[in-house]
Amino acid sequence: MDAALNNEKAKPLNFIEEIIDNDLKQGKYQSILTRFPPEPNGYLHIGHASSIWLNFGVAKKFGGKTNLRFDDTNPVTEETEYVESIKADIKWLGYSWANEFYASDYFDQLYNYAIQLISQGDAYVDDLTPDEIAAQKGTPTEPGINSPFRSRTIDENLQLFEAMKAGNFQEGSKTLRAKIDMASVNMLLRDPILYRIKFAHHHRTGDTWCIYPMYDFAHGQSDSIENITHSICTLEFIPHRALYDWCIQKLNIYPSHQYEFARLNVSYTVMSKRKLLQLVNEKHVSGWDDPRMPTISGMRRRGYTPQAINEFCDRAGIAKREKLNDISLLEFCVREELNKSSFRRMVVFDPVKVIITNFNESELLLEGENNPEDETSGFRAIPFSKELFIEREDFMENPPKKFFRMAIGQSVRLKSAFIVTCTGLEKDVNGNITEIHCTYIPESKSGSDTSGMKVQGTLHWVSSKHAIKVELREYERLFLSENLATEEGDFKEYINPESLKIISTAYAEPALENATDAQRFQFLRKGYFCLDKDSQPAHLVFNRTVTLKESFSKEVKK
RNA sequence: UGUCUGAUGGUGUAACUGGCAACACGUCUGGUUUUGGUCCAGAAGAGUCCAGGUUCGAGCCCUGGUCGGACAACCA
Repeated sequence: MDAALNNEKAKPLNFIEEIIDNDLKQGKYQSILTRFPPEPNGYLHIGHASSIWLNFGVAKKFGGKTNLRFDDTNPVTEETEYVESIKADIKWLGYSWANEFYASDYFDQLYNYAIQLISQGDAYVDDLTPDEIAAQKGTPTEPGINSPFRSRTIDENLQLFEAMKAGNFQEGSKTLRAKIDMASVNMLLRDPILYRIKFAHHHRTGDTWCIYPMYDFAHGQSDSIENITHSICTLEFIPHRALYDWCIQKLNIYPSHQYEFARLNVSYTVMSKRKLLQLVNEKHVSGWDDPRMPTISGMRRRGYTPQAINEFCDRAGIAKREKLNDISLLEFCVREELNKSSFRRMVVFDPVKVIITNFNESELLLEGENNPEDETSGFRAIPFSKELFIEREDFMENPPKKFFRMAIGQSVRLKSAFIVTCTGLEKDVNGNITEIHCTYIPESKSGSDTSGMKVQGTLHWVSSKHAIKVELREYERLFLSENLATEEGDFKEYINPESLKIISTAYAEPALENATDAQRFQFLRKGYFCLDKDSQPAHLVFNRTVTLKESFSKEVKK
């Protein structure tokens, strides 16, 4: 951590940090306050992690604070379940907020702001229907036209707005609109709707209100009420900034400022909450926390660590241009961490029997280091016996040139055990290999090898009678297209049909029996795995977080 | 025919604010290795969207284009 901080000092500031740095140096602020403003209508994903990393990270870096504020102005899509998951995810990522607020905390204040605007002649109640408003809005190249209700008197507007609040009108029959400019080149300034009628139960305010403020009438004011200094959001809000500033200026309240950065995208996946919800609802995945999902909860279940995710956000960086981050950077970040921290274990995915013909003891207990990258990690016992399993793909009858694995007449090292020489094999009537015969070199025992032999390959293995059966779930990318944004048609057409491969019975060394879900493992030569929540004491299930880097398969493809 | 916004190796970020384009991922070589992992050493790969201009000097400034994205939800 300290090293990371030192690195950060040397690192150039991103453009947001530069703005803040300047504001602080010029004395514009004594300290800064940011906010992370999720809408509780879905689960957080890796894109949110980037925003969290930025908002919380930048505040911490400059000695400021960050509020968590739920943007809950639309009761029909928002739920408490989402509030809870969002809070859990932020905490899990390692951040803590100075205050927990809700836009709905400010409904009274916002209502008063609306009254103020009406009183100033800056807002009016409109009777137009949604269709009519849309029709009069104009287009980006054509100006809109004024509503016939635009010139109502202040008193009439005040009365009508109060009646709206009292529930005297039907949903959709009236709105409160800002009186700005129907000819503005910025569509958002063409008398935007400030309040609409919704007879919906709100997750926090219940049925107290039947009118709810729109985003544009809630966000900037909420920032202002909290004295947020730097309100950081994504690029699509750039046109909203004019309205954000207009509200603050007309209301003459604390001037928070909005800054925009490009949202994070990752190749081979989707990031929109709408699409993720669709994947969940249509059962393309098992839920929001399906390990293939780019959600924080999905990644957590898959075995990603908060450190790896934050590291990824840090390396991906922040800019104003739209971008597509390579998923291989994310994978690099997990491997980097897991390589240093995870215990090594041996698991045979697709077994073939190996008989050590010259081993006649019942068993031998060997020692294997838990993690060669960490000297303090200790050792675990590994039983060795006459009958072993190795990976079927680690043996070839007619091996090609650079096959450093088992083949007749060839010697290989069994990891943490002995060097063995393959002497022959047996097949069934169909020609399938049923048994491989080897002799072992007793003097070649790991750690005390006096054999003087040199071998090219080392294999993982497991003693058949000691092995425990486990279920493995191997995940591939959820989509076949690198960039879904540029694809034609329904994004679901690009779902990878083989994104989940289940190996219902794999054979693991007994040390894995007491695995806990807090642990991460490297299954030797296979990848990083973690215990899944579907595990039962007698039926352990492991999720593959990511494979190891593999250069041999590339070699084969040549 | 609009407004806003952006454009630097395959990808993502830099470039001390005008001084011969750097870092990371990825790719490829070679070495070490009881994981074809890690680690170590090295290489290839952009001349900065285009055309002009200012300047001794431009990725950074100016002008004009080109291309991409956003903008017409009672969503956020």
